[in-house]
Amino acid sequence: MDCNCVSDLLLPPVPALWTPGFAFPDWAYKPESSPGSRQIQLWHFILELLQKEEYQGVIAWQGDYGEFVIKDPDEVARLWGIRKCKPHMNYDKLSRALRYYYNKRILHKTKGKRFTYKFNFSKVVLVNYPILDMANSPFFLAQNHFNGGSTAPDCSPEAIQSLFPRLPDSGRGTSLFDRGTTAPGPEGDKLRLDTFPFLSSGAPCYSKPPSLLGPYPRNPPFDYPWGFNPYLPGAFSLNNCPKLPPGSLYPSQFYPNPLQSSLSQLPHPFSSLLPPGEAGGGERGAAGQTGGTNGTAGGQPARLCLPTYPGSLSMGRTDIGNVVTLVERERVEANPPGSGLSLGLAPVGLGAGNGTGQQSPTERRGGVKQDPESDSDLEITDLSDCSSENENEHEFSIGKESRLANRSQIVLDGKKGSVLPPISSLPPPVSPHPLKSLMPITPPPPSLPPSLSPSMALHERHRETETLKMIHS
DNA sequence: CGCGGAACAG
DNA sequence: CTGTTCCGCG
Repeated sequence: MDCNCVSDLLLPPVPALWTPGFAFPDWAYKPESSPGSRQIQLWHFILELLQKEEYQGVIAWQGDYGEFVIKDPDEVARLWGIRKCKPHMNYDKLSRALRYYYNKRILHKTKGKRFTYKFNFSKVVLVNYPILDMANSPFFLAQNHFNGGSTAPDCSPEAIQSLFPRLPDSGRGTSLFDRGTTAPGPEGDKLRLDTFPFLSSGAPCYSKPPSLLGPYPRNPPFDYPWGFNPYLPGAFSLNNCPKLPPGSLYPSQFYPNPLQSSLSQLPHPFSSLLPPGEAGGGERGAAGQTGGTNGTAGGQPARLCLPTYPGSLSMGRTDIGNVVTLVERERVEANPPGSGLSLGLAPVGLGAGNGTGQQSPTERRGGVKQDPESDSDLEITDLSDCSSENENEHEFSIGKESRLANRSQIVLDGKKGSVLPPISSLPPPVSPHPLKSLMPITPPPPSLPPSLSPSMALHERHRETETLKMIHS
């Protein structure tokens, strides 16, 4: 009462965002742990400000993907103070809180740039929207293998969907999923990342993918934001990428990817996921869009491929959505016995495990301390453990206290077993200009590679389904 | 400015 | 736990 703070509802400054309707998923606040406290966390707050154009003057995306600069520290602090009813908040304090995120690896500081921080999306796995069907996708099935062959993953579309944030622009209203109606089921609520409105960096390119919404069997109508990729704003705009295999997660031009090689070499499933052309050294580029392809050997962009998925590339940017998964556990220590999977990737960001299973990418202030900040911190996120929040929280603590990561793990609907591939680790984007990538929504290449065909077919299938439904009704 | 320890609060 | 508040250090 002393504090006039409007606790959760509208604060003048942050209008729409704070409306009741717009809520971050439960997990985003504090799952079970702190009773009653559903206070928004600082990073959410930051994300939200970032999302609102109104605040572009005080904080905005800038620089690399996921990187933002606090243009007006005092103001941001003030806003935060208001939000938290901490009238004496100031940037020094706020920044302290931000620093704690370093350990949690949610954020890191962009050295050399004042007031500039960067979300550490290394733990964020982005998947193309198509993958929504991942539940049925071979990819996931394959995943299971990795996981030890557990049962079907429950990466339900809805779960995934729920990962999406509300679209900033278009919908202006409420969150994509006002869950509540759609009861996700018992566990459905678990981890959902609904925020990450990244793209706001100027890309008003959100729109709802109309047709795609419906198709997913398990759920109600969802919206999928697209273009929303922390790492690559707009990168997903499907534009191009004729060369990408259906299902690729990342447009090659953006990711010169280190993983690439790893992927292609992956033993099972993954390798097979790569389209023949790709795996062997595809030729991408014909059109030249080389954008930044680094000449990395083999050159293949890396893309984390998902199994082919219907409609993946063929649709317009709007069709694509991305799933963001935040995984806290860096790789589960143990790779599933039979699976080579976890593995292949492992080396990529870290120093190839020295030790049994787990080394911190950051190699905590000890020996080689690699700079966490560097974009090169490609850590691989191993999603192979999609457990729900509690359950095994074996965390790997990297560091002094293992309290680092615990909750931020966001999984797709949780149940163990369900998982995304260790795809992750978003490699550093090649393009320095996120915005650039946004704008050009190049029309799809006239001729689609054969690899797309399948997806098209599937796409068609969807239509068919829809049509049938209509007819039915 | 930025960092991280420490004590403390809710 | 997630900050908040202080503080000394570089």
